[in-house]
Amino acid sequence: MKNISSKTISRVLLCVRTLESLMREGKITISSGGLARITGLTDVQIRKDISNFGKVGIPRVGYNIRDLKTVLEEFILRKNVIRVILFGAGNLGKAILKYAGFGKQKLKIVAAFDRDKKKSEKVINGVKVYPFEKALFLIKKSTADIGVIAVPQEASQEVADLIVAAGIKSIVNFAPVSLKVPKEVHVRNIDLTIEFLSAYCDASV
Amino acid sequence: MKNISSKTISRVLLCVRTLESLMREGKITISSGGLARITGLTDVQIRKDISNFGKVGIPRVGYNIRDLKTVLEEFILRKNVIRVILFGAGNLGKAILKYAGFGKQKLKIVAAFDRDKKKSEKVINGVKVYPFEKALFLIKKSTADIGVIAVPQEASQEVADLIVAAGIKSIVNFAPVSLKVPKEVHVRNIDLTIEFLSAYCDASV
DNA sequence: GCAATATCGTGAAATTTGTAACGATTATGC
DNA sequence: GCATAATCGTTACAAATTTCACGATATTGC
Repeated sequence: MKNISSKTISRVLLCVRTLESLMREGKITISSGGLARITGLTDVQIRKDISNFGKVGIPRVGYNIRDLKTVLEEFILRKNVIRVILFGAGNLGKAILKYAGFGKQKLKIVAAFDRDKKKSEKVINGVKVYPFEKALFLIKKSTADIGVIAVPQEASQEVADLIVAAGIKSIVNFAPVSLKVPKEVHVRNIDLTIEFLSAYCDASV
Repeated sequence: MKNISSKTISRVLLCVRTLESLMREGKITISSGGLARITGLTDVQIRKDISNFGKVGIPRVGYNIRDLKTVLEEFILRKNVIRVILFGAGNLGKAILKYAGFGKQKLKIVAAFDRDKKKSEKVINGVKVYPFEKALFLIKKSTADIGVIAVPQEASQEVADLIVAAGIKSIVNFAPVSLKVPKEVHVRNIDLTIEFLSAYCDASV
């Protein structure tokens, strides 16, 4: 199989989300142009992205929504369930725990950790929050796919080291810090300040 | 001035964040290579990004941290304070309101709105939460730069319409929905599900 | 003061990403 | 059944982005 670029992956995931929504509306088929209008992508881009995964479309008709969703998900997400470990049960951590999309879908938060004893030992939205000290032991057993860092920045590198030590290869980092990790570990940074400022700058160009 | 690309803007903002951190450490100068090692970017990329804004560096020395930060901020963020309006004071909204980076820095949340009467009329982290009905009136007066959507997806389009009606040109949208807005309005989408899945997919390629 | 060296700034080459054009294919209407 | 129209998949092209290579310049050590 070809190398799928990170940009293609984001676009395809956006299409999958849109396909799910169309299914809920009871639609059966959709054209690349229709998907383009909803998502804001272009029709050519959508067809090209999809062509990475085979020939699923029917000329003059478009794509069968259910089939397309299946094909895209099978190629991109090779697991049925992606297991997430969360560090930090403060405001952001809670927001992630309660986020509507999770649970129902592909992502499953298998455990959360917090240094604050008052926050740990609770259960939030069906997920148990453990004290920080138990983290390494528990996550080694749990074989998680993604580690999420939602702790204050002072603690972020320490948590990253712990995630790396547990053998997890994928990190989502909300702390405004450039983490040091081995190069085989992939970090996706979401710094809200940068996101907000980017949004403002992009608009004013 | 040249057109600064969205990618350049993100990288420059990352550099600004790093420069602030270096200033706190008491450092005076930094080379492009040094910044590269911290941020994960390449040295050439950093020099090229900076070259958009003039010649600030000193050969054999590097950049004066304070000067570089000033230059980058002046060119990218032309306002001293960027005013943010927040919709939704649920978990995510609260996380944004209490996020450490805000307030101290360039971003100022000037008002928040929530449909739930129990949440509105409170003050969170110095920001008053108003009932939803007052939104259009208040935000037209307030001349905000960015509108943030942190409401459930059912309400997201309605909120987007309201932000557009208030004349705000820049939206950050956390709802997993493709918003319909006029083309002069810029939307930055942060769908946590897509971000998490992307992180997983990127790592497994 | 001069050679050696680190670092910047930048034009050119290489790579990646996106766009346009168009033949191939399938449903529709007559 | 055949012309028409809509849509896919793909190849060739264009634009954007990144990387490379190297001249210019400032500091350091002798």
